[in-house]
Amino acid sequence: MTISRKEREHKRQRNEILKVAERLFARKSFHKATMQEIAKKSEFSVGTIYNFFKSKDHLYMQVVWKKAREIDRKLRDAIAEKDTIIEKLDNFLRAKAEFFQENQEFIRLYFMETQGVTFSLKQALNKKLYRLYDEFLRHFSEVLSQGIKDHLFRQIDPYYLGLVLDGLSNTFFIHSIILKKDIKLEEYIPVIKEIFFNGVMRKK
Amino acid sequence: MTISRKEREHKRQRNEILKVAERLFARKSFHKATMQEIAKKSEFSVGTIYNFFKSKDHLYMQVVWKKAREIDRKLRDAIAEKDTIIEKLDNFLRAKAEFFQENQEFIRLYFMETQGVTFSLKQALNKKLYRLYDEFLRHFSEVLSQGIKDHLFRQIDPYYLGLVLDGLSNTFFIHSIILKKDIKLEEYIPVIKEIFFNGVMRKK
Amino acid sequence: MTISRKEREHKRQRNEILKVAERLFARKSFHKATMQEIAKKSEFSVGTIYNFFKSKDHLYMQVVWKKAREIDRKLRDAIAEKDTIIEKLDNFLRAKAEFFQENQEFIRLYFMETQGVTFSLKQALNKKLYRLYDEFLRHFSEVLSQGIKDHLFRQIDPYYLGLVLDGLSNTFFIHSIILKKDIKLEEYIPVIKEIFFNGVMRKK
Amino acid sequence: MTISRKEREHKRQRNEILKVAERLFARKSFHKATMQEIAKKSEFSVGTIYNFFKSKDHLYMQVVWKKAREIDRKLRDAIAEKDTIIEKLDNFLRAKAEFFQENQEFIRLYFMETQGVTFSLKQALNKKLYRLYDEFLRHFSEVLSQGIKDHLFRQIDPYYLGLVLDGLSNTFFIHSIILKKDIKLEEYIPVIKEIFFNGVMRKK
DNA sequence: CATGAATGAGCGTTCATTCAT
DNA sequence: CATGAATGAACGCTCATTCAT
Repeated sequence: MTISRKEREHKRQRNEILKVAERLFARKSFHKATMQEIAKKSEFSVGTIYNFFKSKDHLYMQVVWKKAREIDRKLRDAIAEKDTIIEKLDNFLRAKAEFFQENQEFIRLYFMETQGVTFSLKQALNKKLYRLYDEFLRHFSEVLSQGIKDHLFRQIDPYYLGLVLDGLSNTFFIHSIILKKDIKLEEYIPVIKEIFFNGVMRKK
Repeated sequence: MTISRKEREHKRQRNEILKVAERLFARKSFHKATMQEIAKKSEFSVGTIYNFFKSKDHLYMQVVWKKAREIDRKLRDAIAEKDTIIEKLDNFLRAKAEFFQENQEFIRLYFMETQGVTFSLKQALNKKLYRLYDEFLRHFSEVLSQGIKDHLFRQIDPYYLGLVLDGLSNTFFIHSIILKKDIKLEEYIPVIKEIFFNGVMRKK
Repeated sequence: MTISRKEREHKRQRNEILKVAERLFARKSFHKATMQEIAKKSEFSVGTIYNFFKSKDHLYMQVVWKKAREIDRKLRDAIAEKDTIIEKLDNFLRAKAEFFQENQEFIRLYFMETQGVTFSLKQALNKKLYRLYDEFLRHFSEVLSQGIKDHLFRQIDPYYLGLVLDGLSNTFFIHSIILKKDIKLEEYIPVIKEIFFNGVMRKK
Repeated sequence: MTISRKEREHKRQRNEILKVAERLFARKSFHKATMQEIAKKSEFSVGTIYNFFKSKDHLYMQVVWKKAREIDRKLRDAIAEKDTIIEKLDNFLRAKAEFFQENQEFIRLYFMETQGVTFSLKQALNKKLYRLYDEFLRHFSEVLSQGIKDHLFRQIDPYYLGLVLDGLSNTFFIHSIILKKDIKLEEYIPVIKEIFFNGVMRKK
């Protein structure tokens, strides 16, 4: 129990550092954020941060990894929460838009500023991230398979279906973020859904 | 004529530097690539590089700007080359796949751990690049408008049609690059087209 | 108390750096003295020096400022120490000669190829230093005013009296330093005093 | 004759470079003025400047040396021009004030900015300059000796008389320049003369 | 364990000087 | 001789990391 309290405290501190680091990386980019500043802003000493994370690169990785698991969790929950395919997809889009909306700074960091982390570490992170993403897509495709079985969707590799819906939504949401506008859910989601479901061809 | 020879030589050298810088930035990231190394690898002195580009940042920007204009040119040409909408879109996808294929290192630099971010959108933080991309999309949407007028496509904002096709193709191509596979044109392009044109819904 | 020890240590180190910097600036000139060399000679790392002084320019300024306050203090004390005007001026000249004697390297740095430039005037480009010098002259002129009130001196702007005595002594002391001779107090001071008090005209 | 024309042309160009260099050194300090800029402003190529002066240090030396000879000439002429001692001294002060007035930028350079020239070169320059100055003082002291012989001045080493008058005038003129005021001849010269001639003591 | 002063490798950049044309 | 592009040594400075306290 004492250990458990210690552990809880340890985790709390670790998260505090990650939170500050995320904000600083996002605002100033990986290279312009210094360990000194992260230390000062998080009210720990540099040495203490090095007890939690063995290098600046590792700290960065953990920031990204934490966010990646967060969105993974959110999207899986969004899908699980609903019963019908259509509702699941709706909820997926809503949850994703919400995450992008709330994490604009991070998204910008993640998509734009990964320059500067040691290459091999980045690859390791990528592999891990890629595996997480791939697993999500596999999970997603199982859900979508059901749509095929139900004769809702046409015979298309369900992995691709997931990739497409994810890619389409990224396209619109990131477009928003770059324009520094709020994500207009009510405008984008119907377009995404319409195109995803019906394509662009005119039905004869 | 003498001036012209000088100018040509100047341009050749500038391109040589850009080529080396692109490779090093892509392989080692912006911050880990040093001016000294770029100088050594391009067989110029540091001072000479500073005669061509006034800072490391400017060199980086020029690397990106050159690539951006290159793909912009390629895609516009691909669209112009053909007569019918369908052929234009086919050609657009082919040209884009080709560019991604030939510039995997460069693409990886920008999309590293990102799935499906529009190439030029990523650059858009830089206004100049964003303008280029936006202009391309506007040009693209004019072409696509024709498809709407011709009753080929349904009534959808043609700017969105462009965004969607661009985003969809990015999704697949980058997915390939991250998997370090060759882009399987014959596999991806039909899927992209099918989904783009017909959506995923089963026709009743 | 602990803080006090820390602070004392801090001050000691700061002074050590200033001492080394002064010597190197004087011997090699500002631009030829490098931070690396100052670091090596003072047995600190470059980084540590930058913890004490935020740039090479600031370090230089502090070197000069320290010396300026030192001579200001010495001269004021020399004046305060004695009671009569004549003794005050005597003591002023003695203290100044002493300072120039002990700081030949430093003085040479500033007066190198200049004859007779008022020490503090030279610094005056820097407003802070000029203010210090001006305040000293004002203080000096108050003392000298007394000599006028006492009918010891003629009616001459006492600020000018101070300027003149300072300038005259600089002229002789720097002349010595440039000749790399010791300042011959016993030879110069009587001349300075005689000329200052009586001028050069023969009394009729 | 052809050689002579060539030589004249050569001298003219050399002076042109010296003029530009003087201005730039004075305005930007020795280290901030670049050979490139001196070349551009003087409308010669860098290479050509190196044909005239073998290094930046040498160019600087020549700038100073030229000015030194100029004031030496002016002061000697000012003294020679008049017949009586008093008029000679008057004229000396007037000429010197004029030179300081017209060369404020240079004076500032010379008295403040000699930091940065290679030490040994500076010493060589100093020796040469010192010799010039010493010779001037010897010449001056011969003139002043006459004043002693004529029972105008008291028995004071005439070399010191020269040193004092020069030092006194420097003190006032440089004080003006640092205050960035015009030299107030009508105010300063009477003070200098009065103090020089009569000292500060009240005659009983 | 926590601290944060100290470290110093390594960066971007400048500019006096050279030398092929 | 004149030119000015090319050179590269050397600088000031930063900041991730270490380690004595």
